[in-house]
Amino acid sequence: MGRGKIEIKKIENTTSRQVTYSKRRSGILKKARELTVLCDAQIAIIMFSNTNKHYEYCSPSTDIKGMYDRYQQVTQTDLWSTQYEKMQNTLRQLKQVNDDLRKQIRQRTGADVEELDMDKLRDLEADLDQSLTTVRNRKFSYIQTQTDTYKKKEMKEDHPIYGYVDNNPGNYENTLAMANGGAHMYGYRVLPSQPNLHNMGFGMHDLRLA
Amino acid sequence: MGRGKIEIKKIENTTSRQVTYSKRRSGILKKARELTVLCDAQIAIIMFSNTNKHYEYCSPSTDIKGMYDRYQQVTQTDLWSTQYEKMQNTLRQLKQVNDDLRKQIRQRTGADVEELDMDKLRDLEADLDQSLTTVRNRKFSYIQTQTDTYKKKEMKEDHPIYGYVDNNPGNYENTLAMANGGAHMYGYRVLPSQPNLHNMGFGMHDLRLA
DNA sequence: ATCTATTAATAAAA
DNA sequence: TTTTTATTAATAGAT
Repeated sequence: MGRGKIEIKKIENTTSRQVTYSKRRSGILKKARELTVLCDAQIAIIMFSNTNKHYEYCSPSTDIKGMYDRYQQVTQTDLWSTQYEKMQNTLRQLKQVNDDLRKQIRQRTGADVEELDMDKLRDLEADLDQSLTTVRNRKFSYIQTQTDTYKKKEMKEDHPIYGYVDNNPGNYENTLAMANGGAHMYGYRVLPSQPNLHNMGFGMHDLRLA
Repeated sequence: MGRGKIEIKKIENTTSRQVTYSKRRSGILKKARELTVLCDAQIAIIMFSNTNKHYEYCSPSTDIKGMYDRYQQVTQTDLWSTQYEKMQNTLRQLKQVNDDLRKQIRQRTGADVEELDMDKLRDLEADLDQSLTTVRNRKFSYIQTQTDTYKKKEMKEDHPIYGYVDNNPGNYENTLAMANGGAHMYGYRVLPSQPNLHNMGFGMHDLRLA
């Protein structure tokens, strides 16, 4: 709206930048005044020019501080309510994950297997079979090692791979990752040659012989 | 700028008020964004509709709180500096008044009279003459009264007209009034029949005879 | 600051 | 709320 259209980007010429600032500033303040009256609204505007001068507008019957206080108030309640919703969602998710995990455990012990269809049953069977094999192999290799010769002291400690536990109670990312993965857990295969953390769910049996 | 011109007064129809609010609100926010970019300014806007919903705009690289803090800072500085300037002006004024008064006293005692031109000297002479007359009259009437007959107790107290002193130490208005009047003090005449406060400057002599 | 050709905002209606 | 469109308002560039 002028003798020509202008791009909305910083006006490099200092003089015309200041002229434009002055014109448009009063334009905005006028619009604010009009909106205040037309729609019975309250508006506070704070402006700093790039030369650090400041201008302000505030509807009658209040002031900048009043508006800011009010803003803070509603903002805080907004923040709190979204925070609250987030917490509720997280809680709901975690409960769901928990339930899924419990059911998985029950099924691995042979309970609730009536709910599974043939594919699931087959998968479960293969899983359990594989697990059994892994355990047996471990038992066997342990016996071998023990029988071979006298052991060094350090071999009496848990093997790191089997002893690892995530002791960080605040590991939120992991928990959410589990939550997201919960529905697809049957898709995981436990590879015998790479025992991993998925085994944690099955009781942490002491694999060592007496 | 619409199908017709409108008066800037509250839109009574709720629906069209809300439509207008919505349109003009986005209009203002757009203008603010444009001004931010075009002139490298920083703008914060807080709006509350009459239905208590709030909207805000803030230039990038800051936030409402930042803008408010900055606003507070410059505002306080402004307040403080105007306050400081006011105090300095008052001080300057009071010092000037003080100097004027001291000079007046000196001149009334005959010192510094070299600085006065003929008009001033004539005025001063008339003043002093009148004062002398007043004092003599008072002395005379006092003797008369004393001689006439025995006095009542209360006649031994200072006469109110000559004894009045403004004991209000916080009388700022008066001080400033004196400041404003300082330059014109030679314009005052002390009327013999109405001795007044201007006489205060000449030493508060005890007018009573021994 | 003032003037206008031009663009932008928007009132009313849908 | 959003779109459309006739009109008014804002303003870019010049003075």
